[in-house]
Amino acid sequence: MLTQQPRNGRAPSVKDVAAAAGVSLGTVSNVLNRPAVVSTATRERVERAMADLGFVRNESARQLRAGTSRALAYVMLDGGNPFFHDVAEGIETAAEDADLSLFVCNSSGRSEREAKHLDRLLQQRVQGILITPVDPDAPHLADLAQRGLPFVMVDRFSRAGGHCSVAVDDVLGGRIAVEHLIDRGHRRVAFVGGPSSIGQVRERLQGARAVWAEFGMPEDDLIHLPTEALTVNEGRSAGERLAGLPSRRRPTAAFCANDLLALGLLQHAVTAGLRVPDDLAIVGFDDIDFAAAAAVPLTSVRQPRQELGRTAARLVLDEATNPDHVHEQATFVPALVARASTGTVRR
Amino acid sequence: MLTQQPRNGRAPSVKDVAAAAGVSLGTVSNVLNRPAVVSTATRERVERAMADLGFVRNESARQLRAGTSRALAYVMLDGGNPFFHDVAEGIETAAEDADLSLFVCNSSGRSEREAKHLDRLLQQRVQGILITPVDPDAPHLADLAQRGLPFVMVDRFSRAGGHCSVAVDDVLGGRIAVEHLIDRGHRRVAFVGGPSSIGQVRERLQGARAVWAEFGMPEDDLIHLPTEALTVNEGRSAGERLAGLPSRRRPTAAFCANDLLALGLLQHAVTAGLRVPDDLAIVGFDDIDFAAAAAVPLTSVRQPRQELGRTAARLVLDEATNPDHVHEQATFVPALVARASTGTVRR
DNA sequence: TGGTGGGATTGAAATGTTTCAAGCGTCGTG
DNA sequence: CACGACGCTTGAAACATTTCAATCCCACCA
Repeated sequence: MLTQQPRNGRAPSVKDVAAAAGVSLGTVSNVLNRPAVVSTATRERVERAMADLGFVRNESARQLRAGTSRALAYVMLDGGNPFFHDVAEGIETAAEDADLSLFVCNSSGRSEREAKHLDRLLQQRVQGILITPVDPDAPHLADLAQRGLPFVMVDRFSRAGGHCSVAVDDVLGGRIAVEHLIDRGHRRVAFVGGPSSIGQVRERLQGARAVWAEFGMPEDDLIHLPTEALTVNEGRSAGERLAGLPSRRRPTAAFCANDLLALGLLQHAVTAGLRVPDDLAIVGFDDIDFAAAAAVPLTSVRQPRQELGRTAARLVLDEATNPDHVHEQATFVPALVARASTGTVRR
Repeated sequence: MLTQQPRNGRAPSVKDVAAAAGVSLGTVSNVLNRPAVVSTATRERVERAMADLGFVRNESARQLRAGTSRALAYVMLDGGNPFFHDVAEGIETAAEDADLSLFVCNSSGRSEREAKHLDRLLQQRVQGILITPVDPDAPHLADLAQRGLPFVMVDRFSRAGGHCSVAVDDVLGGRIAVEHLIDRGHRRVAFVGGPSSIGQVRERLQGARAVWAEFGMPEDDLIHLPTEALTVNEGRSAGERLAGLPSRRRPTAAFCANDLLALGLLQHAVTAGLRVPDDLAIVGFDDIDFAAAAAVPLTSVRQPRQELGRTAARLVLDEATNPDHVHEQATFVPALVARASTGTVRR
């Protein structure tokens, strides 16, 4: 490691390295950035000096000179939901391939935190921003676009269209979930999810209703149980409301707007002594790892989480580097993953 | 928002603002950093110019001048485990209070990724690093210490002691878990966890064995089912091995080294038709939210996750700012949270 | 009227890196 | 021997910000 410690408070700079190696500071820079142009002897001398001094490049100075950072950022909506972690991993692999760092931020669903993060990222001069926004129409997002900073919405569609976005077809997701339940013989189904200010929730419900109608089912037999958030707790409380319904109105299956709700609902059902899927079948959405890991493995509508992230990163990089970039709304097709929670056919 | 777009490729700088407001660049800097010394009229003029131009401070230049960044970093071990996310949240609240940003990195248990992250963070000149290391004795960690960069180990104890650390008493955690099972009448118990290269696993097992011996139980009746990792999958496979034991050797309860293992084991048990807790009681460790959310809510040994994070951040900040800082090994006391998975007393 | 105090503003220096035109030697060729 | 070419190294400029000593200007006072 470092043999010499110039701990005079200040970290060693190229200048120090240059002095130690007896060369000019331009040469040190060449060793770092264009090793081919410097002679072997000099290079080795400089490299030894760097090792001895424990030299570490100062990224701010590089960045200042370069005018831009070597980083992307992802602002996620809910760090507590593993879904977003998986998306982040997809982004990170793509960022790594492009030799960029990734700053991961978490807005925790709070708009002011989101704005704060964005502000910081702007100050850092990140090359591009990926975001799953609290509110796709928030003014601070429009700001980004106006600034010309490459950014893409992840898991949300833009209505304005001044940027790229990456998401799955949520209407279709709703359709396949409910079609699966109809297939399994269910004739009274609950849709659990809310608030409807969230675009996804609306679209998944819309898909559910569409396919319900297409199969000629009575509108009233698709019951919407609204929730205040997409959390396990809310899923549990939806379970209570569901159990409170008069038995002739009580659904035999529930389609939840995401897996956290589904897990909460599952827990309530088990606690209440209901058998899943016999008394109540459950379908979730996202297919997070915990869905497969549940005591009764959850049927879920799978989103290609990592793929979503990778594509988003690809798009933001294209926008950042390609002058002919055109905005793109990448849509993925969700797929049903059938597991035990909808395992049997009702007669 | 910004009325004027100087999109000549370059973001507006203090110099541009100064020109637009008809003042010197020193004055602009004063408006930003010491608003009190500049007259109201000038200040307003400058502020308007900033708004018009859409001026955003360049953090790299600030940082270059200041010599240090305004950020902390947390390198977590496994982003897929919600435990670490909760720790990160604790850190973030503390960082926010100190008006610092937090860079969250994920080593995913891979040492080379960890090293890469650390290298980047060094280049960024972060004020301090919090880390749950893959290997507490890795040379790149010793490097950090030697560089004098404030860092603290989170959820791990250092043996070397050249730095702070924050963790719970894992031996005690193992004790209370197993004591709880003994209380509930269990006389044959499995410890599920591994690899034993992980300090935590060793210590939790050690605590388990200690209390087992103190209660005068035969050593052979505490059965170690080793796993290759602390994951749901490994928990499932441990379940299979457990089911394969001859019935007179088969434990009536399992203490898992973390909640992911416990969830996997629970899933296997339910799938295999075992009743939890009657046929098999289960205790986890960490008390992540998904433990409480399981179909059979999991009894778990709670770590104060956010508190762990907050304390770690406090310590690293102290090391960064207080010249009289002395390294501290903060220890928290784990607590048993009893839920349904150990709910009944065996006779 | 000259001087003083002080509030407001200024200009230059400094931070660490990269880039690039220019310089320096040395070697080979004519 | 002169010249050009080539390989390597150099030094200065530029990036955006902050700080601080110096300056300016005005009002007030003697």
